Amino acid sequence: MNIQNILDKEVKNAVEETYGVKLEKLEFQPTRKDFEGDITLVTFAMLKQIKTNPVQLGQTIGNYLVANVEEVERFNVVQGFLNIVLSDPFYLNAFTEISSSENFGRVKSGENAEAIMVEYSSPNTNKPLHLGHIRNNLLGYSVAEILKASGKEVYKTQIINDRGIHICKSMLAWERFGNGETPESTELKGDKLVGNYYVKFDKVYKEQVSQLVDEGKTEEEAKIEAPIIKEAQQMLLDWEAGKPEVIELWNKMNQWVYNGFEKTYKALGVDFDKNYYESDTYLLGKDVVAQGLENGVFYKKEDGSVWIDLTDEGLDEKIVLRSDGTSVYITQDIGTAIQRVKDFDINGMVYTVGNEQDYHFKVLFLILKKLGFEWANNLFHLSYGMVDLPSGKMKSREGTVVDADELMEQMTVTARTISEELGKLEDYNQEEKEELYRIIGLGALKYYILKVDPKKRILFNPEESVDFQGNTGPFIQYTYARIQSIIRKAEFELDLNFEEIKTYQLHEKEKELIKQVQMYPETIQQAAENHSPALIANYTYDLVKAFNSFYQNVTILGTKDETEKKFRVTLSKGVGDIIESAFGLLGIGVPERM
RNA sequence: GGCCUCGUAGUUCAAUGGAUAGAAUAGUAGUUUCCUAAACUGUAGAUCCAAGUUCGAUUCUUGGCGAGGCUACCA
Repeated sequence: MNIQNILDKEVKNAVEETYGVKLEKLEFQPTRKDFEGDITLVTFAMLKQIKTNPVQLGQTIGNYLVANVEEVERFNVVQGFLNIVLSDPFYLNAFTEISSSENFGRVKSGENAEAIMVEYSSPNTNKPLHLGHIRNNLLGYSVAEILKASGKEVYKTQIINDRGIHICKSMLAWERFGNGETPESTELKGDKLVGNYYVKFDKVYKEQVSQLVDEGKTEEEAKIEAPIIKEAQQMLLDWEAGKPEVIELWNKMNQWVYNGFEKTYKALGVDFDKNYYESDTYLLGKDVVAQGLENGVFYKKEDGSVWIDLTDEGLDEKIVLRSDGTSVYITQDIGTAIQRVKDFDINGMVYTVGNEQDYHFKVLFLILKKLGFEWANNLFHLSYGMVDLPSGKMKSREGTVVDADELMEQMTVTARTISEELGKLEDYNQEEKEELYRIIGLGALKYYILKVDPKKRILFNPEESVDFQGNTGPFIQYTYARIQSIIRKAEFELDLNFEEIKTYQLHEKEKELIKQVQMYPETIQQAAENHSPALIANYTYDLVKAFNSFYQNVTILGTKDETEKKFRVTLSKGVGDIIESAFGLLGIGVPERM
């Protein structure tokens, strides 16, 4: 039973004994820094049921707690706030338990744990990954890890958009202008090579359009009549018909792209339990629509197209099958969702997709509910804001995208520059140094992106790049490295037990630290509920701030008192462990030195 | 037009109905005979506007203003 539960119970007892009133729910919060106290009871809300003034009420409850709860040392009342001071032994005991527990804060998924699938990344195979994908990947990966840590069973997946007109454009341009180039012959990553031909297609297409306009066509006519677009459309038809040469080319170029993606994913540190391919799933969902048509969930229009009417829910009518009987985007999403539940026996899904598709997912979830799937109530669209540049939106055709690989490389270079200036690692060999620069550079980038609430759009300025000082990844990594340095120097067993420290007098900074440490488990649960890595990032920052203040104000290894030394080193280690664990949830590594 | 997000220090982010709105950065003033100064300690600076609900509103409601997105038989 934790302290808040004890207080909750005792406050209710106090009120019932004194005023004869039964309270339902109490509101506790951490005491603000400017007041003395550890935990605060907000008493305003009780005044509706109890006829007295807030100060009187606070005094009464406070006195009762001091008399009846061992852990409560003293209290003070400010307006409607009862600030409760907890005793040192309470904190010492709590910390002893924490320091001896394995994987503190994380909950193991039990047998009846909820199983969730998290979808993220989901790229097109006609161009390389960019900054927008980085946000998507980091969010998806981190939310998956957080859900795991909160006690759920989690599967990570992506759906690869490997078919469609966009792929044909790259294929056609390569066939036409490629001269047999390959990733090997050009020493380009496969996704970059294919992306180049996508750009090439667009260039030629634009030339053809403007030529047709010169010849007197309207812009719209020209866009439809340009020979190269017609060829691309023909290629798509050939692909759907299974024409061998087209399929072969498609396989070859997609494989190039996958090899390229794999490198990017590896560098970024994300992974997947299973990949779904649109070429396998794009026909799924039609049977479901047929069934739904019988059940009256959908209806057919005169031209044969199938629709669902969502106007009662405040949405529009939405098409689910074309008049020629082929599926649309949402049809395959319906099918894929059902397929996944079959494949993995999951009871929920998280879709990491940009907020431009808010409407799509609203509709998708509603349709699945109407079709009567129980798990449809447990679907979540992890919707995030776009990453914009100072010049506006990133556009691959205009060459304003920030390439994922290049960005990661840049971050590593910046980390190297800073590290070399500081010159603390002369005894590291080249390989160790490079590994460290990568950890720091990526740490800066990942933290920069994840600390922001997913819903908000991010303005990314490549000129100013990402900070390495202040509220940043490297700041937290640096603190971790400091702690490791202390532990290396301590050279004794950190097997703390309560008996040897129970009369220890806590320094104010130590108490602050323990309070912060105690909040970790709850932070994980909150982050999981809200699907928000930002909560983990901000928590970690607060923890680290508290540690640095402690570190600067209190001597750890320099103290003569052995108990004191042991306690402080153990406390430092506890903080270090949480940093490592929390950063693990964000997909960020921590260095032994830096 | 309709619908959905978002408007907080110069800038980048916090605060999910609670106390005097927190940080970082940029500015400014300091701290290395001492455990890693990528740190620490001061200082100055902000809730888009207007009504409403509430003991209490950055947070909830309504109406403006501003930014972005969606509104395809594309995905």
